[in-house]
Amino acid sequence: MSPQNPRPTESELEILSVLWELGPATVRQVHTELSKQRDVGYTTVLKLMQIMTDKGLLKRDESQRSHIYQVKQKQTSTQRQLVKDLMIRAFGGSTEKLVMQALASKKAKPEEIAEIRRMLDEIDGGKE
Amino acid sequence: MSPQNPRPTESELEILSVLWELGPATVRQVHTELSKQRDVGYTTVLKLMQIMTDKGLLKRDESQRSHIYQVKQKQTSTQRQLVKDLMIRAFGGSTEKLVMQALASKKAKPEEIAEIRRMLDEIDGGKE
DNA sequence: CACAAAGTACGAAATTTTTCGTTGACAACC
DNA sequence: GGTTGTCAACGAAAAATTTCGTACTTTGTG
Repeated sequence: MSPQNPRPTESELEILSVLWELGPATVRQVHTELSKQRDVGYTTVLKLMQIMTDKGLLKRDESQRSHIYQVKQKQTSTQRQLVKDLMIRAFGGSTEKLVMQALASKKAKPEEIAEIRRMLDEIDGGKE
Repeated sequence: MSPQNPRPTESELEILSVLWELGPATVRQVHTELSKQRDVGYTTVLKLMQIMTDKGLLKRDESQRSHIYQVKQKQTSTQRQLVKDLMIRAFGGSTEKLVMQALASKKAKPEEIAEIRRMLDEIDGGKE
């Protein structure tokens, strides 16, 4: 019921990721998926998802016996918030510096690079 | 004494940021700087910096009465690690998606955009 | 030599986050 | 209708992180 969009914790983000991948899902499904990545108990996931619902990160459809959960915020909105946050906390708010390190930290594929160029063009009209 | 480069916690990153700004500094200096941002006790900062030293995030020169602390890893290396981490945890490892949201979350200045273009050229030789 | 000022060390409380055991409800199956 | 399986709820333990009080040391000053 919280009105804010609090930054998800580490574990919460893990669950958000799974839900981004699966779409609306039951605790069972999320647990199954998460179990592929690491050892975690079913009730642990359940509890987390309940907490996230209280915090307003997820919403829950209780009409079925097994409740269906889905993320409340748009994926991009959460991602944007996280990036912005890191930008401020670790890069003094500089977009450039963050992008530089992003590009340096993992080789991007040519298509990705092209796509990024396209986006830059969109931002400043590609004019020099 | 840990050989790894563990991801800094929230508070630790706060202190790293200050040290990146100040360069090698005493606890007093860091505390003074941090106090401008939020309310925090002197011994809290001291303890944190001691812990960070144990973890290998900082190194300490004890030759003076007030010890001088400095970051042990290069700033860019830590930043790169943090970005990579976020990329994996929130963007499924996609550089492109992360960069997209970075660019979308804060308007970059034209010079910055130009600089990013330059970096892209460097990566793929600018050829298409 | 007191005494005050400024520092470090360190234990432990407080807080936040993560984990899971247990209980009770409901359903499916024989 | 008893037994078994699945689920939500919930409290509380466990772990990780943050905070700070207190004690002790060193340094400077009268």
